[in-house]
Amino acid sequence: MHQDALPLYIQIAAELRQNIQDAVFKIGDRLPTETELSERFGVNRHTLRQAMRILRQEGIVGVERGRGTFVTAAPIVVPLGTRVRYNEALKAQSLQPQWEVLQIASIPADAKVAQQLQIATDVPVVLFERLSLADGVPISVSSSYFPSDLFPGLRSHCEQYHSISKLLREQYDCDHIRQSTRLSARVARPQDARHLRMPATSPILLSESININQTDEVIEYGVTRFRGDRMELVIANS
Amino acid sequence: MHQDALPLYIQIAAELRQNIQDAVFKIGDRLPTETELSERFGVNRHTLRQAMRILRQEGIVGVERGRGTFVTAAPIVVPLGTRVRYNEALKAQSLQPQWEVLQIASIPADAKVAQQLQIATDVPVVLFERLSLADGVPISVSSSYFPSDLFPGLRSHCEQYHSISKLLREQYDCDHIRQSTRLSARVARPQDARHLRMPATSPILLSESININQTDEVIEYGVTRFRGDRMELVIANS
DNA sequence: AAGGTGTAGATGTCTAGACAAATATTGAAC
DNA sequence: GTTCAATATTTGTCTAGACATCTACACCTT
Repeated sequence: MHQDALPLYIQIAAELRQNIQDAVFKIGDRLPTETELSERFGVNRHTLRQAMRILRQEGIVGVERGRGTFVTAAPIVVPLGTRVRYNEALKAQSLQPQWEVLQIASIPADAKVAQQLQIATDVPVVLFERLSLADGVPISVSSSYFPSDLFPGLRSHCEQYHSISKLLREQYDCDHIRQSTRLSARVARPQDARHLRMPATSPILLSESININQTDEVIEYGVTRFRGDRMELVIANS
Repeated sequence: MHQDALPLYIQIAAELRQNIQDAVFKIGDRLPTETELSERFGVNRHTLRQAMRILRQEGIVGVERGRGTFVTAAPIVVPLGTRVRYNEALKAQSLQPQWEVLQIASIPADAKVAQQLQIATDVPVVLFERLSLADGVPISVSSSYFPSDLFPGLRSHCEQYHSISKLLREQYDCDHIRQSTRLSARVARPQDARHLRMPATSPILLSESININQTDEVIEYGVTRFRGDRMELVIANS
């Protein structure tokens, strides 16, 4: 047996990946159909789909039912540090930031949220969930938890603003900075995949963050799920 | 049709995920076999495997051919900032850091490496590739590029040390800090999956970093692929 | 008690078919 | 030229079988 003979589906994925890296297929190009590719490689369509599954999980291609398989675009860069400003980062890359509100609710803090916000369990917090888009393309799903007593009337304000920073500054004279960020990678949950319009098992860059105000009070605990393939988070230390 | 009826394989994955979160299965437990589970859910074994594929990509379970499917362990936390010290982070969690050298070579810098190191293309650099382990478990594959002229004899030193920081300090009187880190998520490449002993399509936390010395010279360009499911990178700003 | 071997068990790969669901295309009617 | 319906195209889901490959275990021999 050859040294480390790989399964067919992995070899096919490697060849297609190389084709894309060599610009045989360019960003936006539609790849040949599954039927065409399985004939070209002389394999069963299921084996070819197994290979394509790898490439879509790598974020190299996007697959759309009924339409085809397309080579996907470069990642969006977001600097992380003490001041994380997504809207500014997007604008810096000529992208139009938008959000769609998914949910605004007043809920009692569960143990995890309470711990992160340094409040007692069951104290009311405002949960603000939203889908963030860049030029109409979904890039993240965020859940932010704010202590209700620090921000009276926050729920109604959330619907009128499109920037957390601006809202807090204008309505509560509150500036905030990032105290900490925890990052890991996961496979997307089904509901996130739906919101982010990505395959059910794509990689998610999971960020848990703590923001504090000028007097070092924890004012926001945030959980953001980025399309792991479309985003690049940068930590520039100075 | 029911609102958002999900495919069977996604429903099954959700149920198993919930079982694990509810500690029906605990870390280290072996799950029932594929055959048992497919019978329990009344589906084809391939459909069940599709569900299991999701869970393994989420890092919730690890699958081992011939042995079974096991519930996996908690992530390893590594702080990012100006001083990234993996060995210290592992020791802080009572884990024994080790590495296995994969490759040490003197190579001409390609365009990307040259750009990152701020040297001319084709200038010789030392490439040092290694697999990092914690208590014998692989956690990352790293490629570090060092300008050869700054570190004469680096290749032979690499084989004698098990800490980059210690090597640079003791052999070259060089202290270094992290200038920047870029993070994104990918699906593992086949060779990384092999080294990291993880499934071929697991999520990788990809880190590209620049380290500088006391006089702000770029001394290392590093590309590290972490097991995205086993790691949690934390940015604590101060 | 230790080592070797064969078998059983468990996952992995590949093939194949059928049908569903989403989108694209085409042609007819206005 | 536009609209709409029908059809074709393309990917998604589920089923099914066969065989490969790896590990665990039981049993036999020394």
